[in-house]
Amino acid sequence: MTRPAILIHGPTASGKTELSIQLAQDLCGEIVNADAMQVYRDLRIITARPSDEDMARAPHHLFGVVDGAIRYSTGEWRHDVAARIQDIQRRGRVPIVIGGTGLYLSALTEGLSDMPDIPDDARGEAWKLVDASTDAAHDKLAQIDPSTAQRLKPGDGQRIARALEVWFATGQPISAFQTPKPPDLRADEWIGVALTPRRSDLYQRIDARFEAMVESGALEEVRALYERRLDPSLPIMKAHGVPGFQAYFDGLASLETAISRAQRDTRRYAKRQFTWIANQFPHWARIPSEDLETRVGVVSALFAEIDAAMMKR
RNA sequence: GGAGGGGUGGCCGAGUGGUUAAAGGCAGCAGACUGUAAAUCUGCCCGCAUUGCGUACGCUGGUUCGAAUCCAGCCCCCUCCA
Repeated sequence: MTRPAILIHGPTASGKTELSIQLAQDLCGEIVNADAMQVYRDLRIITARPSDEDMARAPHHLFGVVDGAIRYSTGEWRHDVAARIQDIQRRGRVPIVIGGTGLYLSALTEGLSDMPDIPDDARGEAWKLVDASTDAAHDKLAQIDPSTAQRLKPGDGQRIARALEVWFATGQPISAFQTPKPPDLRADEWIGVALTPRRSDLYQRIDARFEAMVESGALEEVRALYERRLDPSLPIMKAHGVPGFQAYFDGLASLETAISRAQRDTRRYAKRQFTWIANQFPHWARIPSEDLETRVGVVSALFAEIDAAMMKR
């Protein structure tokens, strides 16, 4: 008997972890991570990954399972998460996919095109062009893939590099690969819920939380990562707090500066998450309340409805 | 009391006669988003309105075709010497 999946999105520091555990306990669920940074082993504190005590309260998947030296990606996550969901459902339990990475959740619900693997030299070649001049790289892209070039802003180095690396790796434009792909989740077998707390409250919580992270060892955690001397272009090196602390370790910034930078980055990130929810997940249920009981109640009710519908089939 | 320095848009901070509603940053708002996504990028950000108008650089006057920028007086702040 397959149970529906619960997908939960919410800005950072909105209380997703606690909610997921409560739901898992109430609904015989298992929690699956949909956060691009919480997959990395190296950073626990600074990514607000569930603690050992949290993880002991319910089964958790895809948290802290990837080494920081790995360039994990949306595609890999999509692949991994599909396998986890299947496995959880096969055991008759409820997958609770929760995290703040909107793109991950979208990949799951809307599908993600199959893309070729990109060898390092193709990536390097693409970035060499972009680093030299994003405008020139954009012009180059316009020649090989006009439709993609038109879609992309000339300043958007990252996406231009992405399109170019596919070209260098395969000799084909990225648009040739970006064909619709059926999602891993059937449209009628999941519910989507978004946490939408008041922004001003959230911002305050973000600032306070980062201070608390520093007090519980964020500095030491990031220093250990810093000492690995990993490639700075690796995703993990972009986690909020890492760039600032590195500057601090290098003597280029004060600790105060590093902290406010991390808080600022996190606030701006939360803002983008709100935008994602508002425009990419227009049909997801919204829960403005910050009360745990209320949240659990709303999700449980939505879940019960679709669970019953699936039961009938 | 004496000698200097300074008062710029929510904040910080450029700007020293016109091309300045005034660089840049911060804060804020809005948006985009198919493998770096806690990333990357775009727009708005004095008010009102359709390329326009109004009001703006401590205050009050003055010089000038024209001033945030020059002059005078006044108010306030900072540093140093008494």
